[in-house]
Amino acid sequence: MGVAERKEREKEVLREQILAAAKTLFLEKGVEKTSIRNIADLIEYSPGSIYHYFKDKNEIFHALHQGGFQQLMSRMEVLVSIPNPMTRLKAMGSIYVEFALENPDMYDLMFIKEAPMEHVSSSNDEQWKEGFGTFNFLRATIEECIQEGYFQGHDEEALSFLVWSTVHGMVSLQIRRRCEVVLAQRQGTIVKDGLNEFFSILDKQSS
Amino acid sequence: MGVAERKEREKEVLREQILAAAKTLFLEKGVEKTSIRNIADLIEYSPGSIYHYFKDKNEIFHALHQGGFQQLMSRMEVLVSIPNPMTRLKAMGSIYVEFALENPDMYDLMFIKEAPMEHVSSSNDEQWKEGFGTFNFLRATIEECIQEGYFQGHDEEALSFLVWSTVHGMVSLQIRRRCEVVLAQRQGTIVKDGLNEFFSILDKQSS
DNA sequence: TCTAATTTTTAAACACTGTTCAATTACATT
DNA sequence: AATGTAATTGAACAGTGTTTAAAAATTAGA
Repeated sequence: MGVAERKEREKEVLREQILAAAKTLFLEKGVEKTSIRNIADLIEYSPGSIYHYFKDKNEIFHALHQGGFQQLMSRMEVLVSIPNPMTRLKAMGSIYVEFALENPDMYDLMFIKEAPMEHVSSSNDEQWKEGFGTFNFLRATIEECIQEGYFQGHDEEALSFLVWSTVHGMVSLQIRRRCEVVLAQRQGTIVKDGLNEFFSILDKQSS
Repeated sequence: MGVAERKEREKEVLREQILAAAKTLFLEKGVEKTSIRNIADLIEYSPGSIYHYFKDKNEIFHALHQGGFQQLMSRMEVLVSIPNPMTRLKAMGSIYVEFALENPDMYDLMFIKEAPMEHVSSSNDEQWKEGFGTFNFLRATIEECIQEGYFQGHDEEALSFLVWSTVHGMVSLQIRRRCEVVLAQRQGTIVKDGLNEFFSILDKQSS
């Protein structure tokens, strides 16, 4: 009897519907300003129903959070074809910034928003394979750079954190609109310009 | 008749009380989770009263926001005694990171939290003297660095943004706890280690 | 096929939230 | 002391996340 399986599948469909509606609204109005009732309205179910598919609003947030990492990770896949680690590192930076600026709200969700991270550290490690994996890919690339003579005397782990921080810093200042007051005139290009300055500094790290 | 003056002064006192209570609660539970009723309870006034001193919750946020910039700015004052611009730039980074890690919630309020920035760009520019001033101090320092032969071929403005982004990136990843999953073992030192890697890279920028 | 058990869905309720506003209270001036 | 003004209040409004008892729909067994 495939009844249980079919019901399971139907349940999954509604779960996905909730997730899709939540994503639409989260990206449109922000997590905080999206209510369970808003989500329920969009999928034409009662607010209470949602609590049969997700423990609470945070669980919805986390499900989307995870999806974001998968997206970013898949964008990174093209990098494996770049043999030179320094070229790869810079391409990685470009992809990261591109992803962030094209999906600012998803990026916000993933790296900026205040989120109950205690759930994270205690829960299933597999959930974090993606986030963990992306950072480890950066570490591996930088490790390769060091082996090829770049970044002499640097600590691979701390340097990886620094590189991540640099791109994260630029896009998060942009996304949370901290450049507007201080860099009004070149608002549109400042992140790309900053990234190029970064590349220029990286290029000097061989000697 | 100093009556009007006294009343003005008394009004100011209550305004400060509201601000102090709001700061306590904002830093304790976060802006979002602090209600007007919470603030009113703490100062033993009715919720409605607060709306005679502040237009809305955002105006309270902004008042504190401004105070934070003054704090940071005053910490930066010791830097004027450092003649070498590169030494000064690094000291600036240290002070910035120190301020952020010692006052994570205030830093969050100033540079990370989602805040209605439209109020900002339209409102009195004087309010932003501090934030603007701090960034301009960074720009002036980097300008000096360039004049002394560092950062050859770099654009002063974009480079300033990059430097700001780098320190902001590190502290904001730490404050919003994005290091925990990925850098669990050296949680406590990673920002300082990252900053040192940054300094080490800056030192290579003279040639 | 009819009934019993189970799952899914709902609407109402609870305790909150930011904000507004008419009514009350407190107070300074005439 | 009466008047006018400013400060304060508490109730009300429309919204929030979440819980829960009841209703509806669906499945399984006889």
